Amino acid sequence: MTSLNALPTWLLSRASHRAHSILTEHLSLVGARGYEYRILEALAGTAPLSQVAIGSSARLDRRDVAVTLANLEESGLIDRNPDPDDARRNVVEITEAGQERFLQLTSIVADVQEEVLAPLDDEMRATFVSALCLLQPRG
Amino acid sequence: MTSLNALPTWLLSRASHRAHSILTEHLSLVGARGYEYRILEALAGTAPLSQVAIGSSARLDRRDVAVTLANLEESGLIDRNPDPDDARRNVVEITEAGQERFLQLTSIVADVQEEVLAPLDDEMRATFVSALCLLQPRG
DNA sequence: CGCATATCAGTAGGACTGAAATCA
DNA sequence: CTGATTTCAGTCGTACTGATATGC
Repeated sequence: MTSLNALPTWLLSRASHRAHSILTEHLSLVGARGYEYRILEALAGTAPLSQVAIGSSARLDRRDVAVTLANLEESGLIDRNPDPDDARRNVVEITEAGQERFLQLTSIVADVQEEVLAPLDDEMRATFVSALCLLQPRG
Repeated sequence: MTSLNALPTWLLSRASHRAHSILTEHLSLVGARGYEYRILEALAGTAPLSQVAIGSSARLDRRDVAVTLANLEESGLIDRNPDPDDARRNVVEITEAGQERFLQLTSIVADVQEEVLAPLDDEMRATFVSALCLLQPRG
């Protein structure tokens, strides 16, 4: 037992790491990764987006968007075509297979939420999530 | 606004990243890094430790302990000598300069706690920290 | 020209794995 | 031989920086 355990930033880092481990473990069972889920989530149920718009929605760096989209395209989960109105952009669209993949991952992610928060009762979960919202970056 | 913001694991990851950014920013102002603080914290105010013991106390991988200690030794913040009772081990000890460095970093880390938790009032901080304790890995 | 978009290559820090040498 | 300790080299995820080519 060290005084590290008295540091909120340390406890926060550890709790986040535990949650991330649980999440990536479950996602890896179906060969998915976090970036992929976030991009599919950004594309599902909306009009096609440019890569910059995807990055904004999924909070991903545009370079990471480009790399991840290449993988998703190869897997047939998204379609990517030049924007006829602006040749600099790509128009990115989720495919039917991508929609199914997104539903699968959504179910997994929901289960993970439950597993991560299992140690907390309902009241504590509510307060905890409220606190997290107050601790988000950029306001 | 995406539904990512409804996921506790996502909010947790973002909050942790914000805290980590604030911490590393402040530490980097004096040329320090997280691993160094954690190792100095493990060594301050205790008897000399082996590297395995440091890793256990600071929750660091043995290999990362070895690399970080090499840097700390070069900076004169720790002393490292073979254990006369067990030639496999090193006996690691914090130096006078290391103690001063630790006090400096401790002050910085304390300020960071305040900055990170600034959006929460006292009651919410208490509940938040309690929740984090329940969400730590391995029980 | 300035600005936006997409892509390539690389870096940083934290956590981790394999393999090896040393020695109890 | 088994097991513990230290060390080297490298991987993985997330997030980020620099530089470049292209087109508005």
